[in-house]
Amino acid sequence: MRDQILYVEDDETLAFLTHDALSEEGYDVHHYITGADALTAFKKDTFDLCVLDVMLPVMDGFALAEKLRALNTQVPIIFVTAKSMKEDRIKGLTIGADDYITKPFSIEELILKINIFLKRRFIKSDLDQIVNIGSTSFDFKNLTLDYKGEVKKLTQRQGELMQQLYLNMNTVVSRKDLLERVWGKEDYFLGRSMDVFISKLRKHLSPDDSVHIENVHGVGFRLADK
Amino acid sequence: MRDQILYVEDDETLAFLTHDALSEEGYDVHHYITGADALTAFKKDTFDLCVLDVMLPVMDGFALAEKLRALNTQVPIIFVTAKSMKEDRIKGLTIGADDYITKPFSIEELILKINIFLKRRFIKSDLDQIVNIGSTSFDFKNLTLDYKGEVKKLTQRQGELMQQLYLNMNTVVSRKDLLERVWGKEDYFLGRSMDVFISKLRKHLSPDDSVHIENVHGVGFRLADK
DNA sequence: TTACCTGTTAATGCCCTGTTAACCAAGCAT
DNA sequence: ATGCTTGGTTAACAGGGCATTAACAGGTAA
Repeated sequence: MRDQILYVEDDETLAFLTHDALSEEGYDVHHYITGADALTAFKKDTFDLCVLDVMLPVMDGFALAEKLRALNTQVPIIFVTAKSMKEDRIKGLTIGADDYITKPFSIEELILKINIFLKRRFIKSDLDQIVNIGSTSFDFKNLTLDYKGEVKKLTQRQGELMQQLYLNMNTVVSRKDLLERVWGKEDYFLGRSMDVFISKLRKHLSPDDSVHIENVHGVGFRLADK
Repeated sequence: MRDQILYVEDDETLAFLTHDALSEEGYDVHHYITGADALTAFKKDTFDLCVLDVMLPVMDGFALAEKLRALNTQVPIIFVTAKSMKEDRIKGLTIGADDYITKPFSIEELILKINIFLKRRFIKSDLDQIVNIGSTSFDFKNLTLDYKGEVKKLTQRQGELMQQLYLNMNTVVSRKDLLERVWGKEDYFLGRSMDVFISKLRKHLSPDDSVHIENVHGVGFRLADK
């Protein structure tokens, strides 16, 4: 399986050259002109690394990166920027980007940077991601919920569903979005299946009355704390 | 234990400022003026990350990095360079440096870069040591397990698998990762083979009920103690 | 009321896992 | 060579976990 790279660049000439060179190098490059298109693709598929131009019309690279980070805190992001002012660089890094490269850049250099991150990718899996939901802590990597020392094990699916709800804490997520993100597609039976999972998660969370999963009739669910 | 940073810089004013800021940030900074001194220190102690100025008298940063890499292939190296020519940057990266920062840089930016690498580092220090897993001690140089004086000999593969589990103590490691790290590749039969090895390790660990290997269905295994 | 939508429990069956044992290849001694 | 030992792989089977599906009860909005 070749590494999947999300590449966002509005300069078509540059994009063509880069796309070509990276494909040559053995990557599957998915190029998008706008941040919106890239975001849609990112929600649908999974990528190993993102290369984002900062100067984009409508949604710039920074704004896009923030949205990508909200969906996935792990994927490495490399910014391409024409500006060399340090403010920009710092802004990029604090959002959670992992590196940047300034235009004009050599393809060779970009490839080196990409390789660095893909090579170290496995290391990242060591970061245990533990977050708080109400008074319960949720360890996504280990698939556990811990409420006052009482640890419950989640299954893979339960964990994924929980993560999607967590990523949209206190906001409604539509059934459609949940199904697409967790199951990859949508149909009647999967919808019923999801209801079963929601039921199981509620049961797991029930000891902690500072958090609950609400239903919004005809729309979807919301994980809410107080 | 604070992170140990090897910092090589011949400009004493800059070095003072940087040293100060990094100490403030919570790192133990070991500053050396020359590459030779730094190399001597590197051979003696262990560091979590290196920050090397490229322009040094006698042995420059690149030459130093090559020597450091020869001693340790893991430690992240960040170059500080006044040159902005791409040749330099590329040269640094190919030697095995992980990033670079160009002078003049903001301390803030350097700290961000350092944090990125330290956060994702793989703690594989003390590889030739005896470690404790529950009440059992595991010597992964001699491939032995010792529970209350009762010594068991492990085979090479058993030892490697155990080591991978140990390095991820109390966290789930996916079947895929285990296979790639221990067997180098992944297929159905190797997967079954691994199950056989897990079974053997469990048997070896069975006298010690303070430690056990858990399965996480459809995901992988976790070596857990209590 | 009617027509959905949701919550929950229980049954089904697939596929993942645990374990034992047979198999095979390599090294070594006889 | 022959047989023995050691250690990894493959086969086979038993058991269990878990997603799905079904079924039904209850809820919600026209």
